[in-house]
Amino acid sequence: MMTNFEHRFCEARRRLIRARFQNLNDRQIEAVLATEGPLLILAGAGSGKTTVLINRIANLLRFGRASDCTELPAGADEAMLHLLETGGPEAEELAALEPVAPWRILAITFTNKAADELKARLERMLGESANDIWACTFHSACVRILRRDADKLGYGENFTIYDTADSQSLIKRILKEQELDEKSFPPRTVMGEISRAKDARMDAAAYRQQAQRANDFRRIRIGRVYEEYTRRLFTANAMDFDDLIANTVTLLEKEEDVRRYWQRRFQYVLVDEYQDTNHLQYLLASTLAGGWGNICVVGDDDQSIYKFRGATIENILSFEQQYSKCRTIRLEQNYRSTGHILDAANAVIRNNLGRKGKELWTDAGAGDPIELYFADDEKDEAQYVASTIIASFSQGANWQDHAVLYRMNAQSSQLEFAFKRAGIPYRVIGGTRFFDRSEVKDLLAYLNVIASPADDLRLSRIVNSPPRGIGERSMEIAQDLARQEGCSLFSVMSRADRYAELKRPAAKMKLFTQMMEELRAFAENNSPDALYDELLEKTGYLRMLESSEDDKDQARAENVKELKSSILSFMKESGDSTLEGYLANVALYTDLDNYDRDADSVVMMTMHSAKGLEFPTVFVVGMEESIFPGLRAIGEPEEMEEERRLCYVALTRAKRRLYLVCARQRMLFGRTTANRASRFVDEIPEEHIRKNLPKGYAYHDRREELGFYSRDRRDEPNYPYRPSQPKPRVAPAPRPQPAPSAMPQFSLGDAVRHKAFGDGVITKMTPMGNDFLVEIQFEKPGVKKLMLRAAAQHMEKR
DNA sequence: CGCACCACAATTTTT
DNA sequence: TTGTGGTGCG
Repeated sequence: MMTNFEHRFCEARRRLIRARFQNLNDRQIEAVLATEGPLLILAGAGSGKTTVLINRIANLLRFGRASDCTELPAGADEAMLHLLETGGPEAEELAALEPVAPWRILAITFTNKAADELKARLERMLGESANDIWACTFHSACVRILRRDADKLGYGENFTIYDTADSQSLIKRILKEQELDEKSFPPRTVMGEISRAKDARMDAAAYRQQAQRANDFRRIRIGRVYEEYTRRLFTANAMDFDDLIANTVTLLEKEEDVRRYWQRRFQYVLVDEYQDTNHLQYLLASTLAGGWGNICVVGDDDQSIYKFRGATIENILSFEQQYSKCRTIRLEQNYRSTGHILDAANAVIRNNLGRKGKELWTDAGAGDPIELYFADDEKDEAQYVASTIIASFSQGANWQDHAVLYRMNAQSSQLEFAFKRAGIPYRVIGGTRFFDRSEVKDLLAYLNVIASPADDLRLSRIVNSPPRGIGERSMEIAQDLARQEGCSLFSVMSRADRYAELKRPAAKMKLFTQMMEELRAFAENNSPDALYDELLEKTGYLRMLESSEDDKDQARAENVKELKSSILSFMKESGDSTLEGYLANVALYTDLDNYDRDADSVVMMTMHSAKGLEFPTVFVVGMEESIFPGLRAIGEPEEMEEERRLCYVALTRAKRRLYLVCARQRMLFGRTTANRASRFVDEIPEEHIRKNLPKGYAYHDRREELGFYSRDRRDEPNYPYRPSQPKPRVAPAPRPQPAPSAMPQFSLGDAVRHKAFGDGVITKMTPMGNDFLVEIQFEKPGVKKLMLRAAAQHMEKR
């Protein structure tokens, strides 16, 4: 039982601490002050969650656990209480209860960018001491942990990290060796399967056993690939991205003293974007927090858009069950967008079933309604976006206030043309990334092999680029020999003349290994940037590109030079001038980290990449069925929910103006298709939308006449997609009316009998000129595409 | 072994 | 439309 004195003391202390966070709202303060035990913060888009994280850390560093416990400091007396209550300058000292050392805090994010931003904001708020806080990504935290103790798992100290492309080429090679067809075993799928197995803590042997028990032919094959993959990685002293986390978890499980060490160290663990974690990451976070039990996760189930890469929304949905004493705080006040935008986003996401439930609100006023534009095609769409941006710019906005979001990278090209024509400065984020370009990968592979010659995979990548006359066949033989002897490919090649099988390529191989040895020796005494110059010189790589006629090769040469500045800037920023240091860093680095918001240009990116960002004006283009939501999601309720969350993310990026654009027909992958407007547009109540029509475009006549809407299948009894509120706000979409007078009476879904093809059903109607392209699913010959006007002559309704 | 040409397919992405 | 991978020829 608390004494009166204790009670007053705690109250005064809490009041004082609260006052330090005046600029936050009540919910946010609550989250900042709740330092002890498990805490789930459900932070809606734009609700200031990073601010909460920063302030929470500030609270810990300043006041320790004082705001969330009833312990009194030693020697607490009336005099102290008086000081606290009057709030003198010493009061702050008295309010603190064992301030937390910065290095006892672990804040985990997903991207380097988020981690850097966190670090920067912490430093701004807390000064120098912020540098000792572990604010890093899951992967970099694991690397730091593994660098100390990876030897306990049998890895060498300087293990290398394979990125996705490395893993993929290894998988491909193994598939080929095991004579598995890439058509029936697509590398991506196999990788995904292996990744999921790792996520489920299943090693290759366990996976294969399970497959064998189930007598699953396919999984047995994949299990064999998994086994070989694991073996190869291990002998190359390499880990892939999943291994970084899986091995850390294994290390913590197996080695009690290692676990104790880290558990004791990390008094407070915070995880950002918790909705994007997978099972492994959950295990890691909960293990690390297992000592003190102070785990705080922040996330938004409505913004979970990475299921396809293994994130389980379950983690956030079941956090409260995992931690029974958990407290949950919802942050629903939005500081980013105006009312119409938020209401639209709320209305869309309400149609999802699997969610915790949250409604964003703002006191910023309704703002402008959302603009909806129906474009003729993707050119018109791009033109509309460009001219709207020009108009906005001429009214004083900056280019960088505008972002264009799309579902697929392939959608950016028309926009780029339009922007170039209009003279709008722009940047495209994403697409093929710098570090994924083949020339960059080649040179990094050289550096990796110099650092660790046992890296067979990267060795075979570079052995013949530039061409050295060492072909695939020779490398296969060498690889076999290496496997027989249990040594590295490099060592076989360096002794090639001793093998009868390698007689022909032996000289070339030796020449190559000698060159690599020389580079290795050079690396001993020189910095990475000097080594890089030497590398370009000795291999002739740059010369090969520069002497090429092809423009693309010239661009590649630029990238090769660009890589050097990456090396230099790493050395400058980290103060580390070892090759190993650079390689470890670069493996976990992407260009997104380069995105600087200061450059004044319009930004284009996918909706996925936009997560976490905000812009005064946002355009979401391609709002059409089978583009967004994508074709693959239609008819798949779970996928559809993910698409809807993506839509929610896209809409909530906008601060003041939001434009949705759909095109009546569009060319994609060299094919023209017409799709009805996205269902997500329908899900936005009409009062939030202003419709914009192209010149001379009679909205309701032509939209129906052209079959812009197909039948709304949501009313069908067996349709899997069920909105939680059955309320199509837009009038139920009409069936396409067989247009002008002469057009025969057929519409979508009709059962027909064709003289030549027999019975069928019309599955798609695409307006084309004053005719329709129809797709008919026939019973016998399958799907046929016909022009309706002509086909109608031979066809009748059944 | 290296290069040129043709067929084919094609979300989303971080580490 | 673009990029990639396989095949065939010199």
